[in-house]
Amino acid sequence: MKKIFSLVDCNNFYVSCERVFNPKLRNQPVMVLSNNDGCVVARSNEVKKMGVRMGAPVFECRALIKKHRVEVFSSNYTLYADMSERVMHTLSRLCADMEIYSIDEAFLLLEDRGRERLTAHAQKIRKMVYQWTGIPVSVGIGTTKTLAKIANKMAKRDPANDGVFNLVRHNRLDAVLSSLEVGDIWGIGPKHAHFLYRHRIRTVKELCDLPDEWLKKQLRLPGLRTALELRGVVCYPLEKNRAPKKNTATTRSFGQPVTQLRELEEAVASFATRVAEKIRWDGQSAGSVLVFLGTNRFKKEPQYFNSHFTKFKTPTGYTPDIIAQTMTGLHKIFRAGYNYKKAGVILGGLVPADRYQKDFFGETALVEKKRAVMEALDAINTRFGSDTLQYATAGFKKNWQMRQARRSAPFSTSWNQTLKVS
DNA sequence: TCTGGGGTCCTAGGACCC
DNA sequence: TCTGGGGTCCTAGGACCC
Repeated sequence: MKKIFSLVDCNNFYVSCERVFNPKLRNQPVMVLSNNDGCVVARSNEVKKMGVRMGAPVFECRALIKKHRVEVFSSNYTLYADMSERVMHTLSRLCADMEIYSIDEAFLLLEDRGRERLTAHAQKIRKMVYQWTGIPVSVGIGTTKTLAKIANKMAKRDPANDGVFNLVRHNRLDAVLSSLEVGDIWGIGPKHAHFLYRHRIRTVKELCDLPDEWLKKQLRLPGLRTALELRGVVCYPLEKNRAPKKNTATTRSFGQPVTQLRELEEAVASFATRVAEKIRWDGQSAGSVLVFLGTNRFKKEPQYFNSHFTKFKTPTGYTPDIIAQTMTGLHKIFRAGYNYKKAGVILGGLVPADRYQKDFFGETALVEKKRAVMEALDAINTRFGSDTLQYATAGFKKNWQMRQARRSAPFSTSWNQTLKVS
């Protein structure tokens, strides 16, 4: 039996998460901000209607926020990750062939039992997810991932669609593709959209009908694949088991500009600590580390950006080793006299922690010892809260820390903050 | 005053080798 | 005047995604 792609996408995900635990927010305009309370990263439908762009800087929307009494939240990733897990778990119960695509999206492979039954099945999925998690989702159905993505957009576009849109054997597929602009679909970003407009190619239908050679030459392989998928040729199969990550990063903008090396050391050491925790959590060790810093590119002041890359002799997940390398790198790239706004640590060359190459000098015993130390550290920080034990380099004052003025409580993940019902 | 963070893939070009 | 050719590996940069 033919397999059909569906894309389940949570509606305004971060906003919906906030609403689950604060029902007063329903039907109210709500927005969620990026780290550092800098940009708008999630908007309720009410806020979208006001014309607030995704990624808009908050200071540009101050007037609108005040005028419409928009409820504004700092992002609460612990909450969103937990809610995501619940949604994904629900979906996994409803369909075995599933690919978690992002924090708020999953592709499901459905059996083609006819157009009507597919639509009905999607409605069932939608209702179940809402019932079990409180998160509203939309479902798009198509013969490829790209078409399922488009269908999902259509599902959200018109409330009359009731959250589901099915492009399989749709009798006006061409009309749908003609109604969408090239820049609106998966795989065509701003650069390619602009290029296509310059060549008088405006709609998705026009893109779909371009010759393969032209597509390959102008938009390279990814562009050609997008067009093929629009014609129903599967180029992106379902990937049930996602490949392990190749890089993991912890990077931040600072709440206020940082000028002192000492403060940068603290910040970067704490990023290194965090990113090391992440890879250990994923069961990986790092082969290399990159540390970078930079000034505020929006300001008219002296600009500086630099990075430093080093390889480890043996892949490691040992925090002190990782901190030591980032400190060495930081000292090499630091220049006095700049207002630093951003820094980060990126671990690369990730390999499974249990399968590293033994080197010639019999360091295996040492590697094992380091691993045991990290296990104990992680256990304590998991049990008693992160940073119960932390490295002194990471500092305790943290003037550089990001702003998060409007963060909601971690309702679902912390017992002492669980919502009280009386 | 105030502008996020974390990823992937593809390609061109250089280094190096035979 | 003529000044190989092809393979592999690595990296940087650009494009895309949420």
